[in-house]
Amino acid sequence: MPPNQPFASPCACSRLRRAARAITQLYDDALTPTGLRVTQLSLLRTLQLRGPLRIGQLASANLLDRTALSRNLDPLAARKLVAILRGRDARTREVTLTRQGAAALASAAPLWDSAQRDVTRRIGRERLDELYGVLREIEALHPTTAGSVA
Amino acid sequence: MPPNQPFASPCACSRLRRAARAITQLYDDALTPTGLRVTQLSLLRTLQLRGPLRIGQLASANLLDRTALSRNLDPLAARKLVAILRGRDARTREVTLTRQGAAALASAAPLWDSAQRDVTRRIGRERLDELYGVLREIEALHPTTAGSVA
DNA sequence: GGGCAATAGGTGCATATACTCTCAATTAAG
DNA sequence: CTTAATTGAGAGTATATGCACCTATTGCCC
Repeated sequence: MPPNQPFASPCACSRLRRAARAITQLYDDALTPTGLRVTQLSLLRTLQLRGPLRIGQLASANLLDRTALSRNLDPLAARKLVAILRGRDARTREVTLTRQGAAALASAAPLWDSAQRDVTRRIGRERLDELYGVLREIEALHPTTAGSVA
Repeated sequence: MPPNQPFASPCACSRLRRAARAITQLYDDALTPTGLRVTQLSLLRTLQLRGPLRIGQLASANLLDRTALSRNLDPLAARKLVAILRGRDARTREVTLTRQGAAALASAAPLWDSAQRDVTRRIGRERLDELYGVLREIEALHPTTAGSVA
């Protein structure tokens, strides 16, 4: 059976989701040896660059639902790549990158880089930059983000 | 607390996923009255345009993993918006849009259209068309698709 | 200080997504 | 025709994602 041509959906959302699925596999494949998924890598990286963050902050930094993020941390916490501690304000939890988390990041970095370079090479840096621009505008459509992203 | 600026990740994958999350909410919000999600709408639409398809065909038409698609059909089958029947080849299952499925599509159409027009207006048709072009190339990065999309 | 609104998170539930393993049916080899 | 390889799909498991609802703190106001 000849593989179906992907459906040329006119729906901006379906198109984005589809592309996201496709590229996710490329990155996840590359990251396989580390046992990290690109989603997880992204969270670790946010923590590395921004330092300890509260659940809500880490969520909003990634435009992720708070509760979704919370659960995304589970496998990372189980592997002790992050630690989740109570903040001074007892309502809050501080998420910190552990030493092991930093190590995992370090070993994943070249693999991520390889995937990223692959994509850059195949799509072209300029088109990719244009893409980022449009994606930023699309992120601004997010109900929660609507006011906070100029 | 001032909401965090979304993390300016250099990762093409994270960026795409993030934008996909954002735009999904816009569409899902619009579709709320129908009880359909944009993911589901997309599948119904594929069936409407292409007629009955086997599981694998419907999956590849949407660049979706076969088993993932299979489960995505569950809520649609439960609501009897699609019917899943054995094909002549007893290994296969044919997924068909039911009358109720077509009706659901019809009532969702104006809501989808509203969301789509909103996005088109805010992003601009040209930029959106460019976006689609890049997304097509990104889909071509998909391991499974690699060979089948020129 | 007591009461209440606002805030930070968690839980239950439902869907979305993909991998591995397994089974059944068909087809190709001989 | 029998057997082996191929193909289509389901099941188990794990992660990803978001909503509605609930709990615990904190601040604020009187």
